[in-house]
Amino acid sequence: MSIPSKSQNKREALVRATIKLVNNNGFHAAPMSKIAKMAGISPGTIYLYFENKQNLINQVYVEVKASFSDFAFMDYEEHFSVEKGFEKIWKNIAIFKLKEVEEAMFLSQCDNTPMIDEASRKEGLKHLQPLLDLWVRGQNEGIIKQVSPYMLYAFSIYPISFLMNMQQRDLYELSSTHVDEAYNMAWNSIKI
Amino acid sequence: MSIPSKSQNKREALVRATIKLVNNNGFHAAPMSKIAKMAGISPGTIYLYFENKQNLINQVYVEVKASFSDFAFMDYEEHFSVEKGFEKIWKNIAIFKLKEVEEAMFLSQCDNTPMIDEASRKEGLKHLQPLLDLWVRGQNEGIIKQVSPYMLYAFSIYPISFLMNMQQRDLYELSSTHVDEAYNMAWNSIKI
DNA sequence: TACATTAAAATGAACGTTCATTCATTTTTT
DNA sequence: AAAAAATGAATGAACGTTCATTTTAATGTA
Repeated sequence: MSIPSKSQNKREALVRATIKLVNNNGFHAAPMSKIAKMAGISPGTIYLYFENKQNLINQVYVEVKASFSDFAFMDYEEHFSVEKGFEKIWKNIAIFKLKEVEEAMFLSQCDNTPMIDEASRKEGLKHLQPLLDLWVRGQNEGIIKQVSPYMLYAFSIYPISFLMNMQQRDLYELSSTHVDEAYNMAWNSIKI
Repeated sequence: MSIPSKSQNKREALVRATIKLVNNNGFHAAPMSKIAKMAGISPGTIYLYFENKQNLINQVYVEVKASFSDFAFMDYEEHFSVEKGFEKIWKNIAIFKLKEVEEAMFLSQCDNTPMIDEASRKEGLKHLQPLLDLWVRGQNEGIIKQVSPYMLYAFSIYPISFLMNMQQRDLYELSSTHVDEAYNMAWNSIKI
């Protein structure tokens, strides 16, 4: 187990502060001075770790997306059956979106805003490949509908984001029963 | 047919300019001066129509949401069967999101950002009532799954937003065949 | 060990710019 | 000639970013 360097701590504090401030106030109301204050460092220090504000946001986006993907494929193995594999990934994503609310909300905001470079977006998308592979396998086995992966994603994964948003606005309470309900709807919408 | 007053024209021009600029650059890069220039009026004039920037954004949001809802229920009548009624509403929404891209993108950005007041959000949600009523009717008739309307929305309507986003980023081309495919998946996910 | 020297990291006041908003004045409409 | 609508330069606050200076860590010396 390695002791993180002070620099790592500062960078991490910056990333956390950025996520929190952008979540609460939006990009336009997350000034560098506030980010620095929340991270417990001086404004000037930000520029030792990031080129500028745009670069800070992009990097935070890519890192959060990576941590999301890591979570999504936790305990998933490619030799799983298509159905079991999908269930594992889907539920991982659901847990992430409902438990790691800060990170998930940040992603949802970034994914719907022009504030992220197209390059960083592409970068963030790469890690989802295993899910696409699983779907192709399912299609070859005649288990998964013969439609574009965008369609499969739209109807099975993307809905989780909506439920998270509603839960976050206290409009809807997602019990574990509801999560199972939602999983069944997701699987039902992509299986043949 | 009434001739719109000049004031109406100016207000409309402001609304259009706000939508376009927020879409292209995000809220943080849509300064009042640019909005005014794009609308062809002077910066000071904005304040004859809107209290301040926050108020401008909120009002534009509520108006676009209203225009979205009007579109959604176009040619829909409450005496339709549940299935026909849902198809009409769903396809209206799909047409809106794929054709009125500017407005749809603006909504998608607003719905995922803290830049909109909770009050304006509530206001914007009100107009969707007929769809909720239709779902309740469908549930009473044993046609629609006995789950929360949030769940039904998440799995049948919300996916359209994702497809619009992908289409907008030139990652996915939604032909009319794909729209029918998507409709079938939507109906399939909420029907019993 | 204790001190000296150098290098690296961090600071925060200062800078130039941009922004939302105002209001004395001008233009347009009644 | 009065009222209403529109203007746009001016204002002050806030922002992102810089850099001369200070603080902290690392290395060398005896």
